[in-house]
Order: sequence, then structure tokens, then C-alpha cells
Amino acid sequence: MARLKSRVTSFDVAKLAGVSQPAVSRAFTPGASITKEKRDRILAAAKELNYVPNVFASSLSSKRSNMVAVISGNLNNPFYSETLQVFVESIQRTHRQVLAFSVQDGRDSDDVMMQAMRYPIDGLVVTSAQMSSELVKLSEGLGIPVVMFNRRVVGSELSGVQCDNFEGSAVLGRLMAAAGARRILIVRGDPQGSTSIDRVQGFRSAVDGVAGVEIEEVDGESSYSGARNAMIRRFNGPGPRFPDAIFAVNDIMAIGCADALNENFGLKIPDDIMLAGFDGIREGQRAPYSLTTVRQPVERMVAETLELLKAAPEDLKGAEAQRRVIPGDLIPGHTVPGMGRWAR
Amino acid sequence: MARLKSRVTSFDVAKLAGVSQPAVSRAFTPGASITKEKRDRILAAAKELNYVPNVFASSLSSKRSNMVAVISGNLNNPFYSETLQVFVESIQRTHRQVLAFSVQDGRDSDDVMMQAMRYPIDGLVVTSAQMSSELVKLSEGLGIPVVMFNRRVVGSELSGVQCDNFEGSAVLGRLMAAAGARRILIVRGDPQGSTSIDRVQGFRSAVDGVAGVEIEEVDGESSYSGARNAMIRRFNGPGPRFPDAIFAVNDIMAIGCADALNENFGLKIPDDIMLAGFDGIREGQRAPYSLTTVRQPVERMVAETLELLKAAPEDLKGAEAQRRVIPGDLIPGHTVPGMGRWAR
DNA sequence: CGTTGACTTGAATACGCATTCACATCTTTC
DNA sequence: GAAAGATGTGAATGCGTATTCAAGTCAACG
Repeated sequence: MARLKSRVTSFDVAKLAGVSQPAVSRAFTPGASITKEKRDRILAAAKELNYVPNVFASSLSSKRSNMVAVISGNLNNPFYSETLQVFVESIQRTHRQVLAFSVQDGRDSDDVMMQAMRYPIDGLVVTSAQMSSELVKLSEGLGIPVVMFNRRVVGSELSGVQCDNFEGSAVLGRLMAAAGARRILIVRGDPQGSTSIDRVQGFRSAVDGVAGVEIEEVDGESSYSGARNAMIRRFNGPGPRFPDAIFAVNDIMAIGCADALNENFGLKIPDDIMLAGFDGIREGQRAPYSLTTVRQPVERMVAETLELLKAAPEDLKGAEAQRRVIPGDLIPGHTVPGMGRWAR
Repeated sequence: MARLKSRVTSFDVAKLAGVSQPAVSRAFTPGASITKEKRDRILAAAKELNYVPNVFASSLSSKRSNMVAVISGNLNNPFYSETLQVFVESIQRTHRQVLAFSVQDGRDSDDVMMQAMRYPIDGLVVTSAQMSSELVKLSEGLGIPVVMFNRRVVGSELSGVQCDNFEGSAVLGRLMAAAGARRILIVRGDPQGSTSIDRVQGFRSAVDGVAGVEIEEVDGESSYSGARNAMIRRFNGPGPRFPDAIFAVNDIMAIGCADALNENFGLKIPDDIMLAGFDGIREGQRAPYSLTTVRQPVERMVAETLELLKAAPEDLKGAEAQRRVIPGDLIPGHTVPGMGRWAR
């Protein structure tokens, strides 16, 4: 806990420039009422003294803080690190700053969020994590707008933005069924997470009625190694019977499956077994995989999230929460056969 | 620019609990001098009113801010997003917060850093970006410790942590030469960046003396698509003569090269052409690539960076800057032949 | 029983800046 | 040329907390 050196203050600058302290404040405020000559003199003095306004002090008195907190879920999943990148760049573009937190999958996120709320932030984005009702109450009490990103919101207090996981997965289900999939393995992620749940249900809804379809589920732990190991565990030993098709509820697990099937069992995709994922991460789109998947339109989702954050704090209480469900984009890829007609 | 709602203050809590305001402050300060009974009463009142201490006000008066700013370079390179993740998790573990910035490759980073310095931060980590001498002076004036991550520091004012890029690349050069590489293509990154420069030099130093070696360099723009396109541009057209070996100065470019060579030219790695990268990103280690590379020990580098940040501000001026150069770890991979003996 | 010392406590103040408000200066307008 | 407006300026004050500091409480000790 470093003790901060006492900084040069606006008074010091004022003295050097021969003006009052408020003048210094105005010199640094665009559009403030001050003569150009005086502003220049002040800025010169400021440069000489290495003065920059202290954001903490300034937002204390102005009741304005251009900070947005972003709490990220499992950053080992490239989808979330790509998303964090988009958040950082988007927020920065609007001249605000990002206070970044990460919360391990399954770990208690309450204390991390509590930390975030001690800042007078303009808003809080929560990516794939739960939020206790205590915290919801706290955020309301503090007047901090909260938007859940990529997680279906339970209850009715919170706003949220998510991809249409159910329908996107249903599309994949129909495609796979049409391509002849009958023995299907679903690799699910966090059993508690709405994302995995919705995707599994959406997929099942599309294939359940198809004659001859059998479905099995395994846990891929939402990660590359989790899915890879699940494959190895499941198909090891003498003469396992492989499914026709695998649907992994996210791309990073699909990639884990692909690598295991190729490396450990010598299977070719999609000839021996077809595969689909969900998210549209960069890695899945590269040549060795060319994964058939549904892309979450991250840029748009982030933009809508920041839009919802603008909800004025005073509107928070009464106004009902906003939900935005955004359709995903099917990416044909090469891991489900017969997708040529989808290519542009 | 949302106007912050006026929050519940420590005075409100004090009144409800029937104590003075300083008592509330003490109740929230671990180890402060206050009876357990009174602290409990205060915490109960705080919970009832949804009170949490305001970090801005608190650090204004305590001259202590548990914030570290991290300015990330090109986040499209997985190495930097993996690094950012490690920073976030490490810093959070020490109960501090991360103020995250990103600066596009080549863009002016000065204004972003200026933004960061308006916060009373405990330290500033700059990942792969330049820092003007003006800013160095400013950071000294403000007493903010700065550590450059993964960039050789020019001049003598700044501390820095980096991998031994020269020697790591030299190791790769020796390996490739020993494996028979003679016609070698180097895919470089940012021509201004010390990282690319050092790696190119290190590699050349190892192969320059070898008889019959010819070296060509192309620009891969530090990115997947940059390297991929460079390959396509370079080898397109009738009867190009392919090199024996390609050294890309980072993994993401090596992956771009691998995909282009496979997809566009039907070349097999390492049979037709050998390949090496640098960084050790997750993606390069996966089965389809199994890239021969040098891994930057990110965890250790981050730990050392945070260590250097502890330099007390008052020591900043006089004390000479610290430099830590950390050796990389060779990862044998499968993209340079004859590496079996390196496997553990 | 009077003291010393270890803890608690609250009044007052500092932290660095933005904002209000009343006043001074400078432009317009008829 | 005087009145009305527009603009620039600084003294004073507020933002919400941590930190003095002097006064208060209590137990143990001789």
C-alpha cells in the first residue's frame, strides 16, 4: 500500500500563473468561461510544474466519474478475452476508463462486485456471473446501473444483453439433423450457467423430434482441456462407439474436442464425425478448424450493453429492466457436411 | 457523463448507529481501534442503508489508492490478452484494482497514458508501447512508478521487465540451422519495436556464420492476417521458390504462416518447410500446430513487474532504473525436425 | 486509593478540485 | 450616452472520507 506522494495542486499552478485556483480548474475544463490568454498562461504553468488534475478529487466534487467497471467471467475462454478487449476499446473511445475485474468460474463473485461498487462508477457490466439479490439491492441503493452480459437474467431487477442462445443452437441442431446426425453427443459447460442450459435446450428442441435420434451429454467444464479430457475419458478403452455428431456449447470446447478426436483417435472431421460449436471465436475460424458455429455479434452486444448503462440512476428504481436478445450469425464452416449452400 | 446520485455517507450511518463519523471510518478499517460491539452496530447500520465507503473520497484523504493502471499493446495478439489476464488476476489477488487501457499498435499512446496519470495510481505498467520523454518526466513529477513490460527500455530512466528475446531467438536459430535450414525467411513484426528487432538480431546472430545460409525478411505486421497475407503475397504466382525454414518473431504470426502454407500452398510442416515462433501462446501449443517456440514465462514476468512497481515513489528520482531480463523456455514442438531429444 | 498506561472516542481539520454566487469588466442596443 | 445584456473572475463553500489530537474510559498495578 504505497503512500502517494503529495502532488502538485491547482493552487500551486494558480500561484505560479498569478491567478486564482478556480481559474486553473476552468483552464482544464473544455468550454469553461475563461480567456484564451489566461488559459494558455495557466497551461504553461501546469506543464512547468508537471501538474495534471487529480481525477479522484475532481469527481468527488463534480459527482461525475467516467469509470465503468467490467467484471469478466472465465478469461481462459477466448470469447471472454475477446469480449473484454471490445469493452476496453469501446469504453475508451467514449473517453471513459475501465476498471477491470476477473472472477474465476464458480468462485464467489460477490466480494469482487462489492469492491467495484466502492467506486463511484458510472456503470457495472457483469459478464457471465451470478449476482446475489443482496448485491442487486446494493447496486440499486447506490444508484449504479448494472447490465448482465451474456447471461439470462433471473428475476426482474436487472438489465441484460445476450445472444439468442436457444434459437442459435436450434439452428445448429436442425443443420446437424439434416446432415444425418443421429447419435449425438452434447458437450455442455457450466451446469449452472444459463448460457449452457439455453444452448443445450435449444439444440435438443431441434433434434428431439427427429426419428432415431439418441442424445448423450457430457461435461466439458467450459474449457479446452475440460472438453479434450472428456473426449479421451469417454472414448478410451476397447472399441468405443463414436457418435455421428458432437455439439459443444462453446467454441473453445469444440476445439478441444476436435484436437482430441484427431490426435487421440485419428478421426477426421467432418468425414468421421461432425462438429459444431458456439461463439465464433477467432481461433475456431482458422483453417485447421473452420468450425461450423454461431457467432455472437460481440461488437453489437457491447454497444447495446453500453447503451443500457446510460439508464439514468434515478430511473433505476421504478423503470423495469431492459432485456436485449440479439440473434447470432450462423457461420457455415467446414465441420458439418453439406453447408455449401450457406456460403455467400 | 452521468451525474452521480448522491450516496449515503458515513455521516448517515453514524447518525443511525448513534456514533460519530470517524467511528464509521474505523469500523471499515481493519485493525482500527474500536470495540467489537460498536463496530458490529455500525456495520449493521451500514448494511441497512446500503452504505459502502467511497473509494475516491477515501483515497483523497488517505493519499492511498489501490489502483494499478495497465496499458496494453495490441490485444489482437493473444500473447497480450493472456498477459492482461495474468495482470488482472495477480493484481486482484493483492486486493488492488486494475485500470485497463488499450493502445492500438502504432497509435499515439501519450494521451492514453496521460489519462492514466490523472488517477492517483500506485503504478503504471506499459506493455509494448513507447513512452515519450515528456511523459517520463511527468510520471517522475507525479511520483508514479512506471514499469515497461516486454519492451527494451531506451535511455535510463525507466524500469523494465522483458524476456531475453535475443538469446531465445538465437537458440531457435541454432536449432533450425542444425536441422538443415539454409534458405531462411524471417517474418518480422513492428519494425520500430524492440521486441521484433531483438528477436531478428538474435536469430541472425546464430545463423549468420553458417555456410550457405541465405536470409530474407518480410513484414508480418505482428498479426495473424498480416503474416498470412505476407505469405500469400510472397509465394503467389508461378513457381515461387520456398525457403527451408521460416522464423516468425511471434507465435500468432507463425500460426498465420502455418495456415497459409497449408491451405494455400499445400505444404506440410515440418516436412516441406520448418517453422518456429516466439511467445508460447496457448493456441500455438495445440495439436494442429505444436509450434516450436520459446515461451515467455509470463507469470514470472508479471510477478517481477509488480515487484518493481513497489519502488517507493520517493526513491524514484535518484535510484537508477531496474532492468530484469528473464530467460525464455524452449518448447520443442513438432515444427522443427529432430527435436525429440529436447522432449522431457 | 491514586497512578500509570493502554484503549476508545469525537471535534476539528485536511485532502484537491468543481461549483456557486456576487461582483467587475466588456459589448451591444435604442 | 445610458441601460441592458454577455462574459470573466475570485472568495467561499461542498464533496465524503481518513487522520490528527486532546479528552475520556477502564483495568491493572504499586
